[in-house]
Formats: sequence, structure tokens, C-alpha cells
Amino acid sequence: MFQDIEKRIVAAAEAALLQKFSLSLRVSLEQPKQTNFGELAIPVAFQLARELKKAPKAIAQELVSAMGPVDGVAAFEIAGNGFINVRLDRAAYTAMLFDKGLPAPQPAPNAPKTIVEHTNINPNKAAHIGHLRNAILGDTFVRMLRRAGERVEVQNYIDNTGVQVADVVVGFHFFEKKTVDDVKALIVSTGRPFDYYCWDLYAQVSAYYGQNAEALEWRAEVLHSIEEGSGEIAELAHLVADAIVKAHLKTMYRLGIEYDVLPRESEILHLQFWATAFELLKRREAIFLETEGKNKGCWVMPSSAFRVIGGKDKAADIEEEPEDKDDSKVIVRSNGTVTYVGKDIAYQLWKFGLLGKDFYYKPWTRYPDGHEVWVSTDRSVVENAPHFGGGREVFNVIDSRQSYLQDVVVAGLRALGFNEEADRSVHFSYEMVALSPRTCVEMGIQLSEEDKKKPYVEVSGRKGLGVKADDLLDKLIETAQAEVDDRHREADAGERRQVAEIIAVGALRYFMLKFTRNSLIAFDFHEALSFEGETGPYAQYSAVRAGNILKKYEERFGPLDFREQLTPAGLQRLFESEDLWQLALLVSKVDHAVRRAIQAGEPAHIAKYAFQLAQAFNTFYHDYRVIDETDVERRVGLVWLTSFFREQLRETLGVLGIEIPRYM
RNA sequence: GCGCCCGUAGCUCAGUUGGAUAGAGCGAAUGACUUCGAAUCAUUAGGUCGGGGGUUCGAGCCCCUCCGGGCGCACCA
Repeated sequence: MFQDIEKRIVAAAEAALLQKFSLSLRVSLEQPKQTNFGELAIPVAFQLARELKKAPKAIAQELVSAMGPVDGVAAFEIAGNGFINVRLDRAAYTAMLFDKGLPAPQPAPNAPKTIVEHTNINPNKAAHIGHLRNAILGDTFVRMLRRAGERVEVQNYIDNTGVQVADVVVGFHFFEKKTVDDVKALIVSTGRPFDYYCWDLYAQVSAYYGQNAEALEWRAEVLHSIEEGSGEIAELAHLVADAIVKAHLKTMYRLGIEYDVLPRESEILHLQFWATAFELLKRREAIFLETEGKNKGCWVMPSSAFRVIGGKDKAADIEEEPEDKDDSKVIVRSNGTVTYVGKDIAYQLWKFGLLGKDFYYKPWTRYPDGHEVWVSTDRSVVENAPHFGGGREVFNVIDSRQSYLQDVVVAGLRALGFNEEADRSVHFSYEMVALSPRTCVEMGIQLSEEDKKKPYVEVSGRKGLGVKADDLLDKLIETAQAEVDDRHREADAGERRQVAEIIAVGALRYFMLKFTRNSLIAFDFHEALSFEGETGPYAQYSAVRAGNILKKYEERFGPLDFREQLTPAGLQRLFESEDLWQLALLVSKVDHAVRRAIQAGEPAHIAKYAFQLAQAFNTFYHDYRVIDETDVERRVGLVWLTSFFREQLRETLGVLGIEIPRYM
């Protein structure tokens, strides 16, 4: 809606530029600083001032006269030193909103696929708040893309053969002397959840290595067995990884996060994805066998492939330190095994459909809503399994600390000649979640003298230091529940629990999304448990209030039927009020907000927009007694605005993965 | 040492490809509930946008430099 008008204005301005000055350039619009300047502004006169050697104001004047009338625009005004401010035709705009609504664009059936990979938690312990940020960011970005009409596939990569799983297996096998059956019993037992059990065990094993370096041989033995793929230890590893993946998916589902496919490292190994990629890399000479230095005997990628030498004169640098081969990245170790980066290059090739190989798939689980998750397998066991991978664009939601490795992966693609795919490989990076010192104290975490001096403390799985996702969610539900119980003693207990859960999820998701990606979050219980101010519950509350008005209205005046009760003339009179018009305008910008947020790659922008919507409505709620309005036409108009707001806020919150509770 | 990121109100953060008078939330102070329930709203106080230089009609944003902080630079992932 809003975008349609934007497009028309841009087109008219560009046409005028061409006609008046024979200039062909892209015109951009911006939001005026103050609402009384109009709804949009065209700042193009400024950038032309020098080129045309004219005052911006004069240029703006000429452009406006050349533009003529634009559908949906009431007037163009020259303001300031040369802004062209746009005033929309309010009556026409609101009539269109009323008439057509804002249909969400549908994904084209054969549209190119966008792949978003997120979560990717090592399947050896419970998920913690750092993982939550990853999954919530990834899931929200998926929702944004889908809302914009894109076809999206969600992947959650499972490293079920790595060191972290091996260490927990070391714990079960060597420390606790547990058999496969023992662990199976542990998984189904009603005691401490299995992922929590592993959390502690992993921390114990890590600590033990610190004291007993010789124990690392156990890890090597386990890793070796996993690679062999048979025997008690390998079976243990599979058991642990699968059980933990189940736990992770369950945790994430509590937050409304679903996946389409779980590609596993075990299949990347068994199906020899790496061997294929290795051949490609050797053939294209993207990597070479190092014959001297510390990397002797390894296949390496030269640093020049993935490092841009910044600033200084390159020749001078080379003269001083001739080709530092130590900077090369090892892809294949001297013992012939491939590193994580190597596997990741193969995996990234698969995501684009460039490897010439695919996994087999089988169903992993079906969510209560009917959506099915598939997992990779190494042989065909299901007929008509869907096809995954082969995306046009790939977003990898990964912690910013791994940017160096992501650069190497992209360089690998580039070295193979896949430049376009390299350009469409996006490291969707974000800063870590750490713990505030206050929260550490609350949790009884012993801090070292060094840590005490820091403004925050890094989460560490190996130290078992962190806030588990399920614990946090439970605590949020408990806090919300107390409020709900207090306010709605009469309501059904089961329903109150549901409401509390929706509020808790709203609080958590909003908290993780309100910060931009590269802002480090120092997690603090006090802040996260707050339901006031710029929070998810604040937005939910405004939607609930709107719902209450609608409910009350129907109780008193009968069913809503705007078509019957509202006329264009009535709308026009209503939106002569500046504040009501501003509210309607803001509410109409959902798609505009989503598009801009995608462009910026910032889910936080949608969160901000949702908050602004809620804030605007709360002010309206305070200023207008909708039900008590005696003028019938006006009353119906206010109710329509309320309904429109609720509908659009629901859409916006939906993009954030936040639901609206029945009451609050 | 090299590379990347950050420094905006007491605190936590926004700030659209450089545009009009730098904005929120929390915290502080004051005020507003006989029900569309205050998980709210209104008002006030609070800024040399880390320092300096440059580019520009115009800089929180771009360039240089200095100061302060974080992360990365494994034959771990």
C-alpha cells in the first residue's frame, strides 16, 4: 500500500528529472523529520545542486512543476533549503486501506529458494541463551523473508561426529562405565533431563582433561570409533547425539521455531561429500600440498585467497616479510583427515547444488502443527522424499567470532569459480550473549578475579557456565504466571498457563531481537524478566487492549460490519484528525517495515516497528474513549481503526514469532 | 604484530544510501485509574555523538590520526 505510492512518486520524480534535466538517476525517498512536514520527502535536489550549479530550492521548484499530479498524492511542497515534501491524499489512502486491506504477498511456486541455516548446536548438551539468540535471529529472518513472499528452506546442521559429542561419550563410557542400555534408560528416565545431565557431564570431562592430559587419548579413541561407524562406542555417540537433537528441537519448538531439514555431519562423511569437493579443489588448484614449513604435508589454501591486505602498499609489505606461509589455512591435515573448514566448503557447495551429490532423507519428526522435519541419511529408505538444498542464496546464521572461517569457505567457492554463489553466501553474523556480573552472582557462579573486573562474563559450555534455554523460559513463564494469576483469578487454570507461556515467549523473543546483530548482549535476568517498557509484553498488551475494545463494542452495539456502517466520506472526516491519520499511516506500513528490515538484514528493525505501533496505539487508547463516542459515524470509524491496528500488529508480531494472548 | 567490530543521556540501546531541531526504554522527579483495567499514559530533568584533523552546501554516519574496549588470526569446531 504505502510502497505502491512510494513507487509512483519515485517514478514521477525520475521522469521529471529526465524530462527537465536529461538526467537518469535513481531517486530515493525518506521519512521527513517531523510529521507536519508531510508523509514523505524527496531530497534529490541537494545532490543535483553542484552538478547543475543551481540552488537546491530552484531545482526542487522546477522538478515539482514538471511532475504534475501523482495518483494518491495531494500536494508536493518545497521546504527547507530544497526538500520536496509529499502530502498524501488521506481520503484516497484510507479508502484504499479500508477497501483492499493489506494482503500478504504469496510465494511464487517455483520461485528461487533461499536457504537459511541456523541453530547448529553441538548435540552434546542442553541449549543455552547464546544458542537462543542464534535460533531466534534465524527464525525471525526466515519469517521476514516468507512475509516478503520468498520461498525459504530452514536448515539446522548437526555436527554429530565432532569432538564435543565425543567428549560426552568419553564421560559415559570411561568415567561412568555406562553401556548403551544404561544410556537408553537414562534418556527415557523421568529424572534430570538428559540434555541437562550431559551439560554437567561435558563440563566434568572438560575439567578432567585440564588436569589429566593423557585422558585426551580417550577422546581420540572415541573419535576413531565414531569414524569407523560401528561398535558400542559409535552406537553410544549416535544415541547421545540423536537424543540431544530431540531435546534441542523440543526447546526451540517452545519458542515456535521449526526446521525443514537436519543435514548431519555423519552423512557428509559417509556419502563422501568431502572427497568430491576435494577433487574439485585440487583440479582448480584452489588448494595445494605444502612441502615445507610447519604445514608440511598438509593441503592448504593460501592466505591470499581469503585475506585482503588492507590499507598499506602491498609491494612494500611483501618486501619486508616474504610470503608468510604460516598464514595459509590447513584444509587437509598431514594425517589425511579433513578439517571443519574443508567439510564446510563441501557443505556450502551442496547448499547451492554445486556439489553434484545429494543426501538421502527420512522423516525425523512431525510437529504438532503437521509440519515435518527431515534428516539426512546415507541410503534411500523412504520413497518420494523431498529434495533439499540447491538454493539461490544462502544465509548462515553464525556467531561473529567465526567470520574468519566463513571467509575461508567463501574463498573456497570463489577459487572454484563460483563467484556468484560466493556473492550470495551471507554470513548472517551476530555478537555473542554474555552474562552480566549481577546475573552471575544471582546464579551462584564463582568468578575468577580476572572475570570480576569485566563488565560481562562469557558463556562457556566447557565450563558449564551459562543459562540454559529451558531454565530461562521456565523462569519467564513463572514470572508471567504470577501476574496472570493475580489479574485473572476467575479464569481457567489451563488457559492462564497458556497465556503465561505466550507472554513468556513474547518477552524472550523480543528481548533477543531488540538489539541489532552486532551489539553484544550482556544478559541480565532483571532486564529479561521485565514486562514493561520496550518489551514483547508491552506490544502484546496493546493488542489485547484493542481486542477488548472490539469485544466490548460487539457486546454493546452488535456485530461489526464496517462495509455496512462506514462510508468513504466518514473515513475522510475521521482522518482530518492529525493523530488518527498518523496512527493509520503508521499501521499501514508493515510491509514497508519488513522490506526495509530485510534490506538492512536487521530483525531488530521489525521489533522497533512493532514497539512504535504499540506505543502509538496506547496513546490513542488513552486519548479516545471509543465505546463512549456518541457520534455513530465517528465511533464506527474509531472501531475500524482499532481493528485495523490489531490486525496489522498481529501480522508484525507474527513476523517476530510472537503471539497475542487472549487476555493479559 | 595483522585483520574485523565497537565507543551516542546516569544505565541499556536506536539512529534508514550523508539531509531539516540527535531519539527510545530503564532509572530519577511529578501527575493521571467509579472498568475499552495503570503490564498504561502525560510532563520534567538529562548530550562537546571518545579526542583531534579532513571531505561536503550539509557529518553521529565517509576519510586520516590518536585514545579506550571487544573479538579473531590451530593440523579444535
